[in-house]
Amino acid sequence: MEEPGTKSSPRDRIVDTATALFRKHGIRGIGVDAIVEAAGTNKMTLYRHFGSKDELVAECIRGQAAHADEKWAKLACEYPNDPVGQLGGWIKMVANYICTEVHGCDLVNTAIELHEDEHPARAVIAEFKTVHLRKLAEVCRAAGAADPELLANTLYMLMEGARVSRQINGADGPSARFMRVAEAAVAASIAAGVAGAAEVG
Amino acid sequence: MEEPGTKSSPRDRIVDTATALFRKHGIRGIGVDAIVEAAGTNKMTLYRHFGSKDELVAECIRGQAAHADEKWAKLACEYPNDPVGQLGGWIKMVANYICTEVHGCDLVNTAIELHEDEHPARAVIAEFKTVHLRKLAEVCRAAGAADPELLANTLYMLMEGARVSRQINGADGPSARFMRVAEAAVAASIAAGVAGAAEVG
DNA sequence: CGTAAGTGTGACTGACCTGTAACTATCGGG
DNA sequence: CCCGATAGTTACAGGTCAGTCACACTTACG
Repeated sequence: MEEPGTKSSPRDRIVDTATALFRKHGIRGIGVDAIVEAAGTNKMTLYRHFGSKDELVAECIRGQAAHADEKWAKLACEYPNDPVGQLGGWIKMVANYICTEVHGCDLVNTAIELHEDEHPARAVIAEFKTVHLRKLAEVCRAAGAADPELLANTLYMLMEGARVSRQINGADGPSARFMRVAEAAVAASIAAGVAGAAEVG
Repeated sequence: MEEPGTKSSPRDRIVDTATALFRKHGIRGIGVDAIVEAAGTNKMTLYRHFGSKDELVAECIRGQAAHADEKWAKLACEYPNDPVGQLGGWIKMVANYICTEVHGCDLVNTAIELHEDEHPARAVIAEFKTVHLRKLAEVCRAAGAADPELLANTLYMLMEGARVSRQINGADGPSARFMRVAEAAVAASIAAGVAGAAEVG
């Protein structure tokens, strides 16, 4: 409807600004007044586009999830028909997140901060994380892991643990070993899978 | 100064009540008015004992950390001179936490919710988690792990990841496999340690 | 009895919060 | 040139927040 690049719409500015401010101060740590002021707009525009602050939060989360989906799709393109390479790429991507996004996963942080069960953002978060885990398991299966679901669960726990630990124990904490541990888990599972297949075959 | 059991002091009631309410609603989700009302006391008593809400938060965290230290000490008593047994006990303890404390680790949740770097609770949390990790590494070393620090970091990431995942992916998510994965990691590391020692010896 | 420490009470401040209302300004398409 | 949609302005409602104050009460101890 509008050329992007010339001048972003108030709606987009609100979402982008809110995402950044929520990340920095937490959901409850920033008010809508501060958001609209930083976005260079006003409160009425915010409430016309999003019915409530909670809906704005959900929209921000949706944007983050979409961005993560893109990253995942790019990974599949980079390693076509190479699930083992995809697993390695995923590990590298997560390791990169740990180094650059020091504050952890926004979806996890939001889920932990929001204690209301009926919050619209919760469903978005749960859906995304479930799909992420399923995709990971599929890649593990394609890579020939002995127990693909077990490997996916292991990698998932390591990822979440590393990103949480990065915030508390710092860069030199356990998260520094994430890549090494994850790669070892993948190698062991694939080796066992090959051995198992050989036994059968 | 006062017999415990007859009637708890207002101070203790405030800490216990605040801990429970913070857990249920989050730090920013509950006000001091609600805390003192639930504790059967008043705001002035709270502010006479703790200079601010932030200090009360830090005191609650200190209490939780002390409780966790007790659990750890009990573990050492249950498996005297048996570091391998202690590792198994630790895994079982964490697995039990995952099942019973569905909302995750209060220290982690608080650290994620509090975005102010200078918050008095942050130092308490970082200190406790660092000590926990060091203790874990010492037990791994005593148990004869090939790379004790690596094993400790692995177990730590699995623990944090499992407890976070429990909140988002539910009981049937990756956290259901925590015990199995953790025990396998311990077994593999100890086996490699024994093999390495045999090579040397 | 006297005193002192700890505790309870309710009113209060000033700031901040989400959300609404009424009105005005801009701008593109018919 | 007007219409309708989008956006901006100002003001405010109705709450909640942390934190303070003066004052009264209970309890224990000498």
